[in-house]
Amino acid sequence: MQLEELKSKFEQFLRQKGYKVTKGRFEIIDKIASYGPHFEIEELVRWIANQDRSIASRSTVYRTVRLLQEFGAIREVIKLGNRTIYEFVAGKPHHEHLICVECGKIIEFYKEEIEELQDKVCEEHDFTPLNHRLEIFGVCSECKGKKT
Amino acid sequence: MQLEELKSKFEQFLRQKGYKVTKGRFEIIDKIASYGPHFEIEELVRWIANQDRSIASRSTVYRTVRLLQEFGAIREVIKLGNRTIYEFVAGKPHHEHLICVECGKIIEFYKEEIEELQDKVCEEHDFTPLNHRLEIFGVCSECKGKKT
DNA sequence: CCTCCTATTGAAAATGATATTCATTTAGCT
DNA sequence: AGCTAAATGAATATCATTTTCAATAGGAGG
Repeated sequence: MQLEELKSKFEQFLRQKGYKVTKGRFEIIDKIASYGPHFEIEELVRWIANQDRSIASRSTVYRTVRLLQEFGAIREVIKLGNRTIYEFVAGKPHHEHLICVECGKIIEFYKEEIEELQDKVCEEHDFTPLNHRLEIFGVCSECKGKKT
Repeated sequence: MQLEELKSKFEQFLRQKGYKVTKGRFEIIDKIASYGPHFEIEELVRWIANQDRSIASRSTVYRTVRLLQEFGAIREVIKLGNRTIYEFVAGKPHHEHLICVECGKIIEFYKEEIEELQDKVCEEHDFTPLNHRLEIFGVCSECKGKKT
């Protein structure tokens, strides 16, 4: 199972960094994995609390999400207003997002040519890219239908 | 002068929306225009206060920036942590941003082909794009030099 | 020019996400 | 088992942004 592999890689990461391998951290990973690909921390905290009050405090969830970002298993997808939506990457390949402003649905896509053009732009500016984010806001097919 | 034109368009906008044409709003536009293309609101508030204590309160600056966003003269460029960087668009054509993670410099670029590919992706997903944002984080040429 | 109504303003307080503090607990080494 | 540093939980702090509310000022009609 992919999740187990991720967890064992995360364990290696923790040891290598001199961090401790705690039960709580792995419980949070399980919860995130079963929650779904996209989440907000506050939402996640509430969801975890509803399911099992003994898992982790709000602070620990925040701290663990930061740790998982450092590890690379979680990425920030969008910031809208004061909301931050994260995604559980878990080795998923790089991709960009279409975001429906009506229903909030997030559609993932990947376009090799866009990536190449970005590299070209960076070269032209003698800029060394580390990471990037392309977000397209609009209306998804379902919501278009609804708007009679 | 372009700025005067913008202000007169903004005045039209205000009247059309039934908003009031106040001195404060135009003073804020002047300040933003002379501040530079990219700014954070808190930074701007401090800067305005330093220059002329009588211009506008923090609340009014926030409110006016929102109004100018609605009008289209200001756009949100990036959200990093809890910071939001805006840009004074003022009729400037659409473009994307390279952001240096070392010095914070923002470089603007435009690549027609990337825009076209985005439209293509949207079509493929039957998604109607409203707006988009491409941010590339990395190290600019100057900062690369410094890192001996 | 005056009056009235409503939008705007300023200051302070509220909000909401996230970070931090600090005392207590626990992982992991010896 | 015992020690030490890191992790945890709860409460508190922080910081940008929004809201509230009382005072003020546009601007339409007279």
